[in-house]
Amino acid sequence: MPELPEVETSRRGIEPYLLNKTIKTIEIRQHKLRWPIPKNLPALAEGKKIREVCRRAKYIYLKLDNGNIIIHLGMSGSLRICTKKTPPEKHDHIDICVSNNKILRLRDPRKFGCVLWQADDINEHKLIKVLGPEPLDDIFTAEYLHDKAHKRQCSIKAFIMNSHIVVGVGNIYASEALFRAGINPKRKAGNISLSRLQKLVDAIKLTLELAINEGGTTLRDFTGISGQPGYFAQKLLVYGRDGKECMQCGEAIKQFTQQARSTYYCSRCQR
DNA sequence: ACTTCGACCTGTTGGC
DNA sequence: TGCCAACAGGTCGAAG
Repeated sequence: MPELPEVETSRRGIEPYLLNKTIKTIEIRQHKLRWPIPKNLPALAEGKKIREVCRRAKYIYLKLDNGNIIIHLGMSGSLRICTKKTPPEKHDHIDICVSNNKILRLRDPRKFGCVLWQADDINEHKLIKVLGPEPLDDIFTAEYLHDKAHKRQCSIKAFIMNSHIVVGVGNIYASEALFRAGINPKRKAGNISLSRLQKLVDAIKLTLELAINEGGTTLRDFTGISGQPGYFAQKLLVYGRDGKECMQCGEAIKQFTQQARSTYYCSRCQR
């Protein structure tokens, strides 16, 4: 479900309710997510104060004095802030209850998400330390991408969706950014000039920033923490628009399958 | 070192 | 209306 803008929307939504609050209890109803929720998570985190609510890639983490609670939403995960009055539903797997009687509740029907613990420095976690740069960070540049893409045979779409290269670019925004940059998603990553990669870097940053400002993209079920949809879906240029007119040239948008994911593009505008 | 592909799950959608 | 296949916003880890 969520790409970087949706995760950032969730993070901003929960932050005001959690910052500087103390974790009172953690209720785990379903341990079996992508990785099991650690049995000792309540023992580690109860009584501790939430110092920061952060995001790295598509991970949200709550920074405590003794470590971090790491949350990933997978494909279908979502976070809500609620109270005891709202009974948990079928796929509400964990409640983190804090000192203002609010509850951070994770729902994840497909269970591709996870809730993990990392003591001390978050960057030492094995899932975090292998990640590439944040796309909105200044160190994510055309020169960086050009260097990494050298002699790479994979498609440019697979390349920008690879979290070792750059994080946060999922299936929607990969298609969107490649359209904005005028690059054919099938093109080999190692076969693109520095100046065209500059356009791509600019397009990735712009696309993600615009989507964050719209509260993310709601295609079917993404909502912010109080249930409101994201409005970026109305501004998608190619994703989900196969057969419809390209907004730039009028040609029909095409759809095909790449790495088992749907790609959308304009064969006239993207070379 | 790089690339591809299966696996993990449930819910929704579209065709017959 | 019902059934079933195909598909959905992620990404690790094994295999080639």
